[in-house]
Amino acid sequence: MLEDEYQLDFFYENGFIRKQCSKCGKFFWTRDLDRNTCGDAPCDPYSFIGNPVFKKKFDLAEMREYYLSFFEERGHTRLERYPVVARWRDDIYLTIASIADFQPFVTSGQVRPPANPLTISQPCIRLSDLDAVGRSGRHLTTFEMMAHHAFNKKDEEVYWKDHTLELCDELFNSLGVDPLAVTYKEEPWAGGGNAGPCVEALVGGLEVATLVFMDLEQSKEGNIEIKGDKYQKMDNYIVDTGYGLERFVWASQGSPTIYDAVFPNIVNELMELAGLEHELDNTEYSNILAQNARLAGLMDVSEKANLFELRKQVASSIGITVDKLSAIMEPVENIYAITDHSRCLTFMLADGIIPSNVKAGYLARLVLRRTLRMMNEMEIRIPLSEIVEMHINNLPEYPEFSEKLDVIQDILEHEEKKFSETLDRGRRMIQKSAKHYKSAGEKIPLDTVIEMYDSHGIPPEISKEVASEMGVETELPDNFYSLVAEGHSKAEAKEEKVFPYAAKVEKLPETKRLFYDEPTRLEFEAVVLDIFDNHLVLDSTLFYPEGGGQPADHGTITVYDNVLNVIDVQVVDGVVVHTFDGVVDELQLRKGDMVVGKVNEDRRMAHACHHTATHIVNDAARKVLGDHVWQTGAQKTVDRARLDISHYKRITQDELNQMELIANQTVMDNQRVTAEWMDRIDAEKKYGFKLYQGGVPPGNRIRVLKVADDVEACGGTHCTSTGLVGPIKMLKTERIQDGVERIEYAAGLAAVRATQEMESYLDKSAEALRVLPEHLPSTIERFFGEWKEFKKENERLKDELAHARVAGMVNDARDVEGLRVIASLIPNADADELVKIAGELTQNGDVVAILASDGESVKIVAAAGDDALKAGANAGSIVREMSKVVGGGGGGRPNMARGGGTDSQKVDDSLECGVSVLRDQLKAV
RNA sequence: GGGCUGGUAGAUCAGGGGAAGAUCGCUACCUUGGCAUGGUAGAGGCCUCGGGUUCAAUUCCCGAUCAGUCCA
Repeated sequence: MLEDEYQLDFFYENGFIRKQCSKCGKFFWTRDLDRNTCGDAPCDPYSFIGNPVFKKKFDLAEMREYYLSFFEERGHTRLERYPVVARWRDDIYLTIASIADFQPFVTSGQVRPPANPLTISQPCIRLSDLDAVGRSGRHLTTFEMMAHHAFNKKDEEVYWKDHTLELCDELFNSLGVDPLAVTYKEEPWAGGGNAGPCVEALVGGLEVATLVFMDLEQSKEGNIEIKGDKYQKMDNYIVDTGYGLERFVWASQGSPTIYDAVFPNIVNELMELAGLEHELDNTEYSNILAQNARLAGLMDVSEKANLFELRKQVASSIGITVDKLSAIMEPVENIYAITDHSRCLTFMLADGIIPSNVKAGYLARLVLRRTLRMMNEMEIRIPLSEIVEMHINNLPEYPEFSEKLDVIQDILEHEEKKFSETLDRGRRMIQKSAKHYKSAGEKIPLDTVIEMYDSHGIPPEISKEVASEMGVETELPDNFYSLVAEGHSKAEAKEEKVFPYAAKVEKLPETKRLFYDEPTRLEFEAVVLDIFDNHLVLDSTLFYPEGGGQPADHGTITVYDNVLNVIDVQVVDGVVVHTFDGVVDELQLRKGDMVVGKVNEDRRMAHACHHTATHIVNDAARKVLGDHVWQTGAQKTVDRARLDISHYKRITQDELNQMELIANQTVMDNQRVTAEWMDRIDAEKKYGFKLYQGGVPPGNRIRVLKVADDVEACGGTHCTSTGLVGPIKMLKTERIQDGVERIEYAAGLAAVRATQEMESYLDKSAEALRVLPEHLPSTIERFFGEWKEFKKENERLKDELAHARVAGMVNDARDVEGLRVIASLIPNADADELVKIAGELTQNGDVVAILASDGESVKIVAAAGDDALKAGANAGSIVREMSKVVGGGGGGRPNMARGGGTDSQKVDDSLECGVSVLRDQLKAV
């Protein structure tokens, strides 16, 4: 980045000089002529601990309010915070910075900003430094990024670098910061496809603000290179600042850690619950924490080796042993982390994240389970929801939290139960495996521990703990988690479908879409703009291209007397491309031809019904299940539709019935369905992000569709009133992921057909049982009970029969080498009967039973009594040889074997073969 | 979106191509004045469902479904 970027009038006019840091070599601006270091860690250690840098102490609410009104007074519009789930983005799950609120459409210039300039305090969640939270004294998973933003255009500048620096400096002055203690470090910034010069504001060794001047965008043709990527100047350029609310509060208080500044009451309460003393008045104790935070500020403590290094340094600087220090620090660090994590969960759950095994929900579960583990370790035996409730009470600035308390409690309770079940299950598995390795005198191998974690969610520490309780060691290297990752096969790069005519389409104008203005018209005339193979582009069309979970329209396009079938319609960069079922030659269709298009009415109507029904069902789901319900996907076809929603439990049949009633009530209310093109920002203000249930459409203006109480941004075709949807029939629910339920239903004629189909199942079943459909449940129950009884009865009878037969058969035995051998055909017996008979026969130790039965296939059973076994008889090989004779196979144990074949003509041969095999066996001994 | 694991008695789980098992719980009886306990006997299984391979599938293969779990 060019040095010129930082040569600001502001610096020169306010007595700053540019210096190069003697430690890191970076350039910075300061008023202090004697300063040689940049002011950032690790070049400068924290100097504010025990020595606050502001003239007054602030808590979170006070600081936030001070900041926002400061900028409000200086011409900025105050904005309400955005959710911590970035629902308006499809590239990130969580809001990670204030500027994320305005990406991608405002920053790209496509959409005008909600206010300009503006100020906001945006709660953000970053889980990248999870391991450092609690240990470093400064890391948080959740923080508020206070910011002022100005969106400039080439000919329309609000303000740029000088004024930004001026505002920042003025803010510090108003807070009573010593002007000599402030440094502004030059630090080029890049991220998320944008880049620009940036200035970090440092006070007392702490980075409290980052002032980014975003004026570059990534581009292959760019002439500026940063970190290996090429960038070029943008027409619009943005002031993107970030002031860490929590860091301001910390700096104002000078407490040993950020946690003691931000939520001291909750830290104290948890300390008490864990039976710990947390006396920050005690100089020795608070010194340890302060020293730890100071030194931790200089390194990355998420790695185990670094943490150990930190412990060593802190211990030696204070003069105690590492062990003693660890014994003091570890519990405190856990309490800090629990406090932080539970605040993170408060934001996540209140903003509607449902814990799950995928996506943002997985992140919530990750944090949740970490917290539960640490609570368990600290023996804090209260429900997690109570800690979350403390946060909610502690954050009255967020009244929306207490409204959600009930649902949050329910979710947490549910999750806690699940986790403890997982752990119980895991303990049993490890105990079993430990037993196995104990008897073998081995350690539990790494593979097993990895599988425990990867497939069963058992943290390696717990595996180790449980195993050691049983006196078995565990193989557990430090790089455990990277070994887990290694085991995962490399993700195969999915091939993106590239539209082969993209280059040609690019040159064509956007197609006029007539179906929005005239939703009921199905015939139109249009002019051919281009044709490639079997694809056609017109100047305007009534054909709906696939999108928003609604499949493409089908139909015909007629030119002169030629009728062409449209089998697919897609939109590529605003250009609608119609696809025919075959290649079209020039004789049939040429550029400039006038054509008549006709949309298949049945298909379109079925789609429209299902699309409108989807909005109705979504609304019904929210009414029945709660406000946490969000659409996560939807798909419509001609005969049914499905809607995926976030919900933390399975939907019960009862709930589904209620939803069905509400949905049909909405239909019968027969309200008009309205669509209105609105300014994006106005729509967001009016309806909130609930608009984006079905995804985020691009552009400055969005189509806001109202179906009864449901309002969404939607580009699909719909019925003009809810009554036209017709009946809505719920078909089934499915849990496609943890925390995501899929509801399937049919609407209109499809619903009638689906109902008829269901009825036909009932009718056929009832007919088969010769009862009325309403008697089916009781009849089936009776039948099933009887069937079980008959089965048992049958079993008993076979036993008896076998017993009865045996008496006679023993008398018929022939003598083979001194053993009694019974070789006989028992007609119509199944394999089980033969086994029972053979079993009975061989109660006599000197008996060998060789039995066969014929039927559709030949069954063979041989068994040998104890004495016969000793004499060398082997039923297994007898059956094997016999089975070959009848064209099959068989086997078993020496005392009992079974087999069979297909050739029933040779049953007698087979029996003879069995006897002779036995004879050979006995002779061989 | 990708990967892994599992579904067997009321519960927890073994087993594994050739006669469905253990432990706890349940019922009855014995021991006791009664209970805990200890005996003895017994009930309780579409081995998740649908296909396929096989003489034979609870077991192997494919699919569905339910559940658990890791990662992006």
